[in-house]
Amino acid sequence: MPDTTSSEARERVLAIAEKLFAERGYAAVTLRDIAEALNIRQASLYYHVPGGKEALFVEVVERGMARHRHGLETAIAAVGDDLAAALNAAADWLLSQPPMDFGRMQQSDMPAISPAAAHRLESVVYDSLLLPVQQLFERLSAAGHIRPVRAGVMAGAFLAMINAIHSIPDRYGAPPKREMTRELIEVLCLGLLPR
Amino acid sequence: MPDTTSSEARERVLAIAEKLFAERGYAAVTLRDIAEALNIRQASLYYHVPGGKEALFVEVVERGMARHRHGLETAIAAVGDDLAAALNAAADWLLSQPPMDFGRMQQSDMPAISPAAAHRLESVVYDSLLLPVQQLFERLSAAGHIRPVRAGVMAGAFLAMINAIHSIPDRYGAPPKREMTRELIEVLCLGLLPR
DNA sequence: GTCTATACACTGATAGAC
DNA sequence: GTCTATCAGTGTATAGAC
Repeated sequence: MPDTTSSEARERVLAIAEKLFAERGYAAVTLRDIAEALNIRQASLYYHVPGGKEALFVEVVERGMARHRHGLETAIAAVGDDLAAALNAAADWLLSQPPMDFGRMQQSDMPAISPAAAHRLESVVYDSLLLPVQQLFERLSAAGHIRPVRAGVMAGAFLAMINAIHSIPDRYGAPPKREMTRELIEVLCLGLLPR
Repeated sequence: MPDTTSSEARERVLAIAEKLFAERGYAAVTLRDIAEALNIRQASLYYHVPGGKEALFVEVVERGMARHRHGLETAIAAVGDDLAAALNAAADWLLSQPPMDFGRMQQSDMPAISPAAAHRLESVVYDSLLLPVQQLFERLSAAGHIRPVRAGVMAGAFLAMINAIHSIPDRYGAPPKREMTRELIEVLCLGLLPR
């Protein structure tokens, strides 16, 4: 089998790398961190990912974004023209995945990788995360179900809010994150009612 | 004068360091980056900041947070019990400052510094950024001007939204950020009206 | 597939000249 | 106040044994 074959061990590498990169960002995660989490040596990573750290980062972000795009689109499409239901479905999907902080990615991670890779990832992130939510707002706005608003701004704000909640460290006694998102989405939907 | 005297040159160091740390985060900024922006050599930084990189980071975050606390509290106190006015004043203040991404700080920067420093900064960030906004929601909620909501959640969501807008790269033709915040705040306030 | 060993660049930090 | 010089530690990456 060629290098890029998806073996069992390779999947573990990608999964751990995605988790660590998502949590701490590109610069703050070293290949030794990833290897340590896998209980192997740093050099061994190059068997699975010959391209090195940057290629690994690009691959896991692209994988994660493809997953998010599919997850968000199906979650939103599963419900009808009900904004609250769609946003809650989207939030539930996002909470089920490793937190992808696209704000930090644009501010911190992209400048740390090669411009070519950054440019590719930027559009992938936009298409996968922002677009599905933005199109939801556009659709409901055009149908008159919500007031006319800048759909891109609303989508970005929604994703930032959900990500903020997702990033809260789980503390004993803290309210469940799904309850927090429900409450926020309720406020948003009431604020977007026509008239 | 002792080492900690605030000389002219020292202020420049702190200002540049705050800007770079705020933009890219602790791990992604090197002392050589800061020195280069000041047109001096990396070793020269140690004259102004004998404590090194971590001490520099702690100091600029504490300075920035003290500024934010004062700025947010006065901005909010300047207007009365009008939620929209208070949030717009808070947003205008935040937009006038270098973006302080407290989500990234907690996720990425804090794990990269010593636990002792991280612990100190955590409470400073909470007291300076979240608390002033949270207390605004609590006050208006208790007065019956808005529906009862989790004030901490609303405050975190508000700050995350504003930060997301603040972090958008300035592109030609893009709508002004203040207009975006106005629109978002309007949605929030309508969604929080009693009944 | 994973290891050891190692090359090489970068980073934070110190010492001392000017 | 800033410089040069230098060091130890760390990070990515490669070569080759097993």
